[in-house]
Amino acid sequence: MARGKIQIKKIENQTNRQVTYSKRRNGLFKKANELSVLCDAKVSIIMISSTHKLHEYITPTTTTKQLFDQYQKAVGVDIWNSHYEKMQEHLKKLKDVNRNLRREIRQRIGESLNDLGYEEMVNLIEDVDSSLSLIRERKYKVIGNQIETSKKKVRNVEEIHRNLVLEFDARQEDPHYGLIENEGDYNSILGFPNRGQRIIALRLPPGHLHPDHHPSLHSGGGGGSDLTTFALLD
Amino acid sequence: MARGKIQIKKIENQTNRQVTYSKRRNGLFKKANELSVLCDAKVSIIMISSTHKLHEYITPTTTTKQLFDQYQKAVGVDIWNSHYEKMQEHLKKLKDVNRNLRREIRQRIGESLNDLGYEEMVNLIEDVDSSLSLIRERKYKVIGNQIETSKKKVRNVEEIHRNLVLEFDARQEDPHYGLIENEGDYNSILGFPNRGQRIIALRLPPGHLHPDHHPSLHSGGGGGSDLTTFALLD
DNA sequence: AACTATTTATAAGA
DNA sequence: TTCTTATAAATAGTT
Repeated sequence: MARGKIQIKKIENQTNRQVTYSKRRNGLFKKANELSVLCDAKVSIIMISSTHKLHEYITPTTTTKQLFDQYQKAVGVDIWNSHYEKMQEHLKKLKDVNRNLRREIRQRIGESLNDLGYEEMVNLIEDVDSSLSLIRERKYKVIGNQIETSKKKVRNVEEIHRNLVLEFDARQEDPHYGLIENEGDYNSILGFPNRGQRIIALRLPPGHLHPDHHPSLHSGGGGGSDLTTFALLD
Repeated sequence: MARGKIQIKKIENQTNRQVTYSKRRNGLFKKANELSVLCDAKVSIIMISSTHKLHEYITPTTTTKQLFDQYQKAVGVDIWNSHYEKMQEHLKKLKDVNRNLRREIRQRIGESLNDLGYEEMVNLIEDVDSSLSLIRERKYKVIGNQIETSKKKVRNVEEIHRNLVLEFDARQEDPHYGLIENEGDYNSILGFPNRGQRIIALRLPPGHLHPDHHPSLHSGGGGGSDLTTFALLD
């Protein structure tokens, strides 16, 4: 365009090409900016040179990302689809699995039985029934464990009680029996660190400590209420 | 740039702006293309006019997507991220739902009961138990329906049988009774189209047609085996 | 959409 | 790279 016309074809001279790239890039960006301002348009230019350098122009009032989002909306999603394909597949699979799980549950809770044949229904009943047995078994095991634990606690408390009675008797015979340094601290004798809670527990009337007694397992209260009765132990 | 210099500021005249946009857009795209060819560069231009029309130029040897991928790599900003984000969120939610569903099923079939408290277990048992009742109820209903259907079929067959007997008796008295054109075609008398299957069914010994008898509903065979016994009816 | 006077861009040289 | 400048190209205003 100056000092002689040129053919529009690749400039073979590397340096020359580089220079022209630089000059024309500036020209292009300038024009783009003018267009932006004059016509109130949004323009994004991205260029990568033959030496793989990247340059971009973007209308000052927007961002490349914004503009590209708009481009995407206008042109359609197909362009990025390849990016999403795997994800979409995964999504679809998950949805399928989900639907099946839901169906299974629905059938197990007695809904959506219409699409079940008689045989399938019989199988489902067998299935749910055996599941119920399993859970019941489990419940009994849990109850058993809780009773076991409670019994242990009771035995422990009884042991403590017995020791205290012995201690008390011994004291009545010899008021100085067993008293080394910590007068009156029965807990230390029993190997327990001294904590108020334990003393209170020891003052419970004997009836509460009977081996056959254990807290109601069916009590609807908050978790662990049966354990607080035996705060003495871990 | 011709017939007078202009200020680079928004053209207020709507028509004028539109015209300038069109002219300069062409100019920009032409320059971009020249740059592409001369310098062996890749160029992408996206523009959105003030009237929200979109135009783009892309170097012929590439695609907008390719160029944007390169841009993304170079700039480090993941333009696609925002698009993935929603999907990923969705995916995560689905996975969560899925996990919960699986857990529910596992508990309902008696697995994974360790993380259930006693109360929860009692509730689960109640739940599964009532579900089981529901399904059983449903089963009985289905059985009832099947019995009902079977009875109807039996009654139908008995009716046919009775008619045949009457027919037979009438024939014995008057060999030409009821015979119009189709000699020996009892089915047509009964209003049935003539199909071999029906005749075979009629030949079953009376015992098989007794009202109290119905096919075993607990037979383990393929579906509908109880129906084939009564192929006579729909 | 065409024209054209004028401005702007830029190729080649420094 | 930047500056210079002759010249090509773009385009504002007009038709």
